[in-house]
Amino acid sequence: MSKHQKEMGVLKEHLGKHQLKYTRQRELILDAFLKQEHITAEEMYHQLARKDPHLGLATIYRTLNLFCEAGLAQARHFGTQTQYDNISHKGHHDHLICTDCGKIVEFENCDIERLQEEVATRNGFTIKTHRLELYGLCSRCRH
Amino acid sequence: MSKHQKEMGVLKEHLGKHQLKYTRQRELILDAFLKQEHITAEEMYHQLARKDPHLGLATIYRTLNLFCEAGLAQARHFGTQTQYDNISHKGHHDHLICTDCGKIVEFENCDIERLQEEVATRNGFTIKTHRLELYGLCSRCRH
DNA sequence: TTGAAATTGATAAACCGTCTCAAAAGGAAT
DNA sequence: ATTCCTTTTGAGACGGTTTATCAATTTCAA
Ligand SMILES: [Mn+2]
Ligand SMILES: [Mn+2]
Ligand SMILES: [Zn+2]
Ligand SMILES: [Zn+2]
Repeated sequence: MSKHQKEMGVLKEHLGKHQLKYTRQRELILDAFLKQEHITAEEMYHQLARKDPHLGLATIYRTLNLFCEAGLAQARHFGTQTQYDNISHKGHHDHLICTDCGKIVEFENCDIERLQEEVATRNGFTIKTHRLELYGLCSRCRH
Repeated sequence: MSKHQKEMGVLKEHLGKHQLKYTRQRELILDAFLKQEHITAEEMYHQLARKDPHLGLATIYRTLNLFCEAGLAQARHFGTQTQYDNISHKGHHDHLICTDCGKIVEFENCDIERLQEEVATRNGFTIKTHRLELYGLCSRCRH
């Protein structure tokens, strides 16, 4: 029995609903993905090269995008490459990013979210999504 | 006497400090840039093609990046292309973006900024910059 | 006016992610 | 287990955006 029973269930349900198939590659990528908070396709490509040297980069991109559609992942554009954020066991959140060491801290702040809604309403907008990223130095890198 | 006396002064001061030269192209691009709130390099390339058909796209990218260094512009990554934001006559601000028609509304909210600082402090971070973008539908597009 | 240094324009290259397509694999029905 | 249709895969081509290269041109201080 796998460690990631619940998430595998979510994926299989999505696959079933869309006439998609459960493959060895998808299982492999899901396992690797659920071990991280954020990961890029390239990072995963290198990690998995040990387990399966023939796994293609395109397959990793395709599969991570599939996870986004299944609600397990969310694509974030922090730096130059897309980070796939493991949201399987957590709700909406935003990020603090250290520009020196790359450390990423997740946070949630209801007050900020509420004020965002106020701003939107005042301007006649209905918010669908948002991105809030705070860039700076973490405590280690400040010294 | 040009319409953009102040901004031209800012640019010339930056050029002076860095042993850079004041060229016809830089003047042309500055004038076009200051007429917009946000513009992409490609858009400016097409606009200026009338005034100077030989102006190269690389020069536009180089010059807009120069404006960023001089503090006149700020690069923003809303969609697929980089938007250069004219910040010469305004301070920091964030954006509401309509995902349907592309309309962009600028806003400032001190309360949000203060809460961001609180979040950062609580996590040991010192913020240098941030990005806050609210995506949704404007009043026209909601109907 | 001269000449060293910066700039320009054309285009190649880098970068990241998606598309293409023939071969392989999944899986439902038999 | 076999069949057979559909989906998936891997390799590499491709596309859009931005930067790098480099010879020719321009700037500007002496
Ligand atoms: Mn996250
Ligand atoms: Mn703006
Ligand atoms: Zn750090
Ligand atoms: Zn709109």
